[in-house]
Amino acid sequence: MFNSSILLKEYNLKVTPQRVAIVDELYKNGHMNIDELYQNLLKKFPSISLATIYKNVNAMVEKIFLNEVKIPESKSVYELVKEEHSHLVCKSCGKIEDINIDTSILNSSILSISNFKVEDTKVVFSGVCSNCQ
Amino acid sequence: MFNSSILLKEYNLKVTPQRVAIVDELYKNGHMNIDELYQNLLKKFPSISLATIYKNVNAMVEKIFLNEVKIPESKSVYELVKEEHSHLVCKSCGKIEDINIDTSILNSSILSISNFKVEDTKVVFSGVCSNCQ
DNA sequence: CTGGATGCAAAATATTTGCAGGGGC
DNA sequence: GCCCCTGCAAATATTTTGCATCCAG
Repeated sequence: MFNSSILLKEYNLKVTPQRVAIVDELYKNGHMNIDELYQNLLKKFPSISLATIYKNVNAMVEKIFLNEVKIPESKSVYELVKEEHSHLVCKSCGKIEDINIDTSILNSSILSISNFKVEDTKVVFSGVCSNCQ
Repeated sequence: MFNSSILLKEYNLKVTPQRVAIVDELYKNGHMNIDELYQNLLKKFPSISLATIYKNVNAMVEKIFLNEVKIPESKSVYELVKEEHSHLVCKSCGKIEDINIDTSILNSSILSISNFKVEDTKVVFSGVCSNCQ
């Protein structure tokens, strides 16, 4: 079972209702941008401030507990950190899906060209999802 | 030989000294963010406006003649459009390099999982460049 | 000559910060 | 009770827009 309070504690963040709601929203929706988070939290906390969203999201990103995903031609979205994975972005409906593929096969191609030491690999595929086809 | 005026004409953009300079800077430096472009152009055009940079970069991106590259934990950079390629970002010195690797080998992995139709693939590797190692 | 480009200023957006009060632990 | 968190307001940063003038074609 997913428990956002425990998660927050593990990362040394005080458990507040606003933080729990942020984590729960992200758990439920997978990926959200700042404004989607704000709009959704407004329903539960009519007086929540955008500054609170920013402060918390930034704090969680710093604790490496949220991950920012930069989307081509669109706003960044945030997700809970899980195993490394890639993203599929549908150009038609905008939906973002996670996909687990092995990107390390690319590393050998890099080594054959450059002496660069790869630490992280971010892959975003844009195209058309099955629903929209 | 590289000729920025011809390039601009091909994309139906009037050839102005500011535009030529933007294209020349990007050709020379490979990747630049908005502020680097502005600072460099100020040397040639002390009264150039940031608005001019934005208007032109946006126009060139729309004509698909510049490409915006979103860099993890950093600002977007722009580059002249060339064959599809990936990017290496050095976490130490910040340098960004192009690298030509075949990313289509990933597509078969996607097909085996999802029915998503891939149209574009953006890959950014972060790590340590050979100089910084 | 004409329409689009430039530079400036202002507006619109996006993000961060300071601070007083409130609440988690 | 202490200190961090919240919400508000203000400050900053980023990007866009309107407009008068200028210049490429």
